[in-house]
Amino acid sequence: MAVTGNRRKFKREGETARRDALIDAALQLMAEGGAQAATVRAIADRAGVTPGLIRHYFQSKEDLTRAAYGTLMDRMMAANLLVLETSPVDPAARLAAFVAASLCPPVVDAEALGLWAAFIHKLRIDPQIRLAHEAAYLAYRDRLQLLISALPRPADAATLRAQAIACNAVIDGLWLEGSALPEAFEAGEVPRIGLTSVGVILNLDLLSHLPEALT
Amino acid sequence: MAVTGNRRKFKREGETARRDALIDAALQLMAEGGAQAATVRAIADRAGVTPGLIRHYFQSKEDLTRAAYGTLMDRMMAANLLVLETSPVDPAARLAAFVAASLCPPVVDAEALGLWAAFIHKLRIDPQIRLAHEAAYLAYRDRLQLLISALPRPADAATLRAQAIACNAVIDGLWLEGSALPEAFEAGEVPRIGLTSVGVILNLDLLSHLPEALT
DNA sequence: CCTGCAATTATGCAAGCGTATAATTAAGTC
DNA sequence: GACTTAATTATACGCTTGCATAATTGCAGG
Repeated sequence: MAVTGNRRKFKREGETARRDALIDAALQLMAEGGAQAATVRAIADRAGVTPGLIRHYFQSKEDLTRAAYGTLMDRMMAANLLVLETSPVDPAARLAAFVAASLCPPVVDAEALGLWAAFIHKLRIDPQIRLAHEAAYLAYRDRLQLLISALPRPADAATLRAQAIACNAVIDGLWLEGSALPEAFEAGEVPRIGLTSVGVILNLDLLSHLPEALT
Repeated sequence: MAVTGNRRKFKREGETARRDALIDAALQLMAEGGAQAATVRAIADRAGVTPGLIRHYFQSKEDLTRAAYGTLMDRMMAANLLVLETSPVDPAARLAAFVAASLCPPVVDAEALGLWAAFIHKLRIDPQIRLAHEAAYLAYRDRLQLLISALPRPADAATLRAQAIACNAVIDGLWLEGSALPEAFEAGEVPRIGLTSVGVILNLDLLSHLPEALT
């Protein structure tokens, strides 16, 4: 009867549950304090396990980081799809809902921006992360282009592409600035300007489809 | 006659020269490998001095980081002013030159994006850095608004502000995407779409003022 | 020439990092 | 209930980090 009772009690979880918990913890920490805050010990602590377990489920910390980025992209994609599911059938209204959703919380959010920025410099270095980023970006742009092409008006492929890129840029830029400097804008100003700009680019009135939440 | 000849030779430099060299080194390293790459030892090494000297000129590493961010902002501001100095007098052409310059190298550049991203998460934490960022952002937007208001057409204050925000967003978004994924765009496509979009937002033709460098 | 001072280097330390490996223990199987 | 196996913890190692402090040395003024 050795008095080694100070050894930590634990419960066995499934592999996917533990992996998800670790990825979640890593993303939380990165969002809060940047990449440097997501240390092996901090991640394990937040996930409620001991550091060694990370190496049991991931080959290295870098491996965990990659997995976390993939999960982040998947979530953003899923959020986009969700908005479209619950949106109306009128093409212009659908587009307006999509744009507005991209320019309001929780998408526009300082933590989300911090999380995104924490991965940016890895893009140039890690090919896998770069591929994931490119795929996510193009997926978003393609979705936007699809919504645009559904509008009741003629459009050739070249201008369609250019318009999708332009609309995407406005949305990205507003997302960036709205997330980084929320107090530099009035309430509802960011989505309103976004809808107006996209509308002007597409020669179309989107403000009338503005969700009722914005005065 | 101790054989301590392996002690490093050095030259005394002025305070400003050494501070600049250290800041330069820090910015280079952050651009290349993110904030984590800019360690005290790496910075000193690149600046051609020993680590201890950093603490002689800066109270802490964080102090150096703050100074580096300030320098970065100053440089970007100076680059913007330079473009305007050598640009024509016609308001539309001036605006076009300004927009195009913001959407071509060396402004659009993966390293610049990495450097910028490295500071982003510090915005939420460090009030000084946050103030510097806000000042730089508003300075850029104000400059843009000034260029817009110089156009020969009527404009009230509210729409002027909204248009400046929108144009700024397009530029920021294109800068972001063009820097992160250069190969996702054709040659000259980013500045071309930028000029087109800003033109549409302002109801004005900017493409005709396109610098001759772009076909 | 030399003398003093500050700029610079050299050295060391405590803390935190990622990782490797061994010891434990929860939980399914017969 | 003994046995096995994989999940989990515990411990330790080597390395790097930022920082403090002491030892040097280039350089200017007498």
